Amino acid sequence: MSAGEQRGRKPRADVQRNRTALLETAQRHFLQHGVDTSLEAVAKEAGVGPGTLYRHFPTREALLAAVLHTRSEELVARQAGIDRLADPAQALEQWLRAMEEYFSAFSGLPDPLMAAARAQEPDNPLTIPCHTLITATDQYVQAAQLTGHVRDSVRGNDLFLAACSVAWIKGTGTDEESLDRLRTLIASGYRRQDTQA
Amino acid sequence: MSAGEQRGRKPRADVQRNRTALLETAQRHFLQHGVDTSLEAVAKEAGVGPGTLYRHFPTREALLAAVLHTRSEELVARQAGIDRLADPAQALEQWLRAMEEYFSAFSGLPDPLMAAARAQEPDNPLTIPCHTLITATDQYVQAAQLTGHVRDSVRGNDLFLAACSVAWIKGTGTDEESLDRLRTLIASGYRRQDTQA
DNA sequence: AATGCGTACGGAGGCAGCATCCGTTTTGAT
DNA sequence: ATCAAAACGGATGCTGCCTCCGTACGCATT
Repeated sequence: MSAGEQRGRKPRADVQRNRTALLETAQRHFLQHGVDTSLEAVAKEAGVGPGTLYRHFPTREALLAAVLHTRSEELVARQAGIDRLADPAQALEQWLRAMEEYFSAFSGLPDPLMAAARAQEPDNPLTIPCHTLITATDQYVQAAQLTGHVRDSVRGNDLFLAACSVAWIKGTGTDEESLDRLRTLIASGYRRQDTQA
Repeated sequence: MSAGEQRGRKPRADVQRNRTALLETAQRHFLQHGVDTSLEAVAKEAGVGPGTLYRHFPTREALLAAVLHTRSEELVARQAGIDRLADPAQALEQWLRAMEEYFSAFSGLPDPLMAAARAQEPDNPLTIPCHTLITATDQYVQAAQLTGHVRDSVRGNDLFLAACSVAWIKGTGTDEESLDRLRTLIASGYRRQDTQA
């Protein structure tokens, strides 16, 4: 429509078809078996050969990033709701929760995510989303610091790491109660003198 | 000496020899390549066949637990020094640091460790050490609570998880500065109203 | 020294997953 | 209907896991 971008030839139909089939199947497998699931199995169930899978997504990270793209949109949607909150402290809290759920979408996801977060070269397709999230977190932190609810020493990156940690622990199968206690501990860490214990 | 335990035959010499050779080689490989290192490579470098390795250590966890046994002794040694500290808060802090270093001895170690910690059946050889550590942590926590330095809501298990998290993050290659900021965040979380920010 | 027995060895082999390469098929354009 | 580009997909080679079993070793006995 806006930017007519069809130079030369019209793209083949099977390309898009295979791509979406792969993405759907991959998401199912990631959900059921974690990020280390067999890519061969994904290809087979999607009804394509291994070669096709690797042509579309050269690495496991590329496939993961593509699948995660869908989830990112949900996160952005939640972000809109969070931004409407009046209390910045509450906004930060909900944002951390949203990130945590995003991180623990698939078991084993935090590992490649952290690998991408520390990477310098942008060859890892997960790197950009990570930096976006850190920046976003920092915004919420700064807003909450202005109202005095959060210690000044806290940075967005710190809470990004914390959320990632909790997601990782969640992925190891820890019970929900221990998890919630850990969240509380972290909250006590970034909130300004909250004597709730 | 004390309990003369040599029923029937004297144990063969090569058994002990191979065992120690395997342990030494395994520790080197774990250090260099993390817990997911190739066991075949370990066996080859130790000068034994794969069969011998698996007879001595039926699973990767068993080998890991055996290698970790050496490190456990270092931890116990540090514990003696920590117990001599007058300030329980300081003791707790140092204990957490010691645990964290123990957990991050090999890259990737926190994962099997957490898997063992949540396991019910004691068929996992890492399970017992884990429960020991949680109990020990709880002791330090309670001592520090008596002097009022630590929030009453905190449990040993919470800080065990926290230490494990930090160790995991360390293993992902995060820089030392971010790591230290995270430690501070957690410390602010368990300490009683420490307004250091 | 020589023999015998039980234990431990170790490598061959079957399996699964990764990643690639290339002959073949599909698809859109003419 | 024909063509050429583009995409397909499976055969292939590789690495690592783990097991099984014929063989060799080491300790005890004579």
